[in-house]
Amino acid sequence: MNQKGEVCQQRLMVTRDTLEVIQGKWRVPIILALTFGNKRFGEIQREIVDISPKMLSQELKALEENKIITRTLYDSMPVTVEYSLTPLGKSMKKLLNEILNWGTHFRKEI
Amino acid sequence: MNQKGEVCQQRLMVTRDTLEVIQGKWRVPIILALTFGNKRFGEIQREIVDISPKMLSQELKALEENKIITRTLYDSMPVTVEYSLTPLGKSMKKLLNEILNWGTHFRKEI
DNA sequence: GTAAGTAGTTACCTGAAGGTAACTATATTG
DNA sequence: CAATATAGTTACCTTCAGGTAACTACTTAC
Repeated sequence: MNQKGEVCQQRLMVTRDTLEVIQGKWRVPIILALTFGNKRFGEIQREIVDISPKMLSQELKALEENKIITRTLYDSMPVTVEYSLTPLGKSMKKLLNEILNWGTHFRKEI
Repeated sequence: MNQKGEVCQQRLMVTRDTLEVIQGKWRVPIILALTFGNKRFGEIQREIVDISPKMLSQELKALEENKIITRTLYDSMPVTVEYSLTPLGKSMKKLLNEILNWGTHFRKEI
């Protein structure tokens, strides 16, 4: 395999890394919700109206495992849990902006 | 629902539009392959080594329906088919770059 | 003591995404 | 006339993402 081929394989792997993180119906919406400030479980659920608690819980766990968000438990009464973006999560801002930008452009063209 | 809520719903819809286009295992790789110039069916298949003809055919059709690529048939012997990016497809360049950028960043952090 | 708000979990089900292998059709080459 | 190259198609199968509905556990308010 020539040099160009290797570069292509590199690119394929890197794009797959990104896509694995943002893949699925709910991850980008969740990350987007947290770019406007830390939020509690119920707040996210109210903002993303048609997500079920099961999916929200599941996707929050996945994002936490990927070091995109942090879960903080507050020992208040009743117990509250706050989710926030890590620096890695915040580093997705430009990517999210491009997703929004292109989506807007796409709407206009179609 | 307040103004902020409406803006959020707007954002959700727009991100979904983008994600629907790039969703799946193969679309970004295919688009990426075509950013380096027009290519024939077999050329793409050789570049994206583990894609099957079924998946390539299916995803090319989907991308054509979304006006991201164009299919051109050349009546040479044997018949050849060339795929190329439309202006809309070319407009994804910044988005693709951010996918690559963030993927690279993610690799370093993890 | 029952309703409502906190943050989830569990079991079950369905449809779509993706994989495999074989096949089609046309033309050129040896 | 068999092999190879063009560009796909078809039938079948498996896995998993995502949906639904009900349930848990704790606390406060009425």
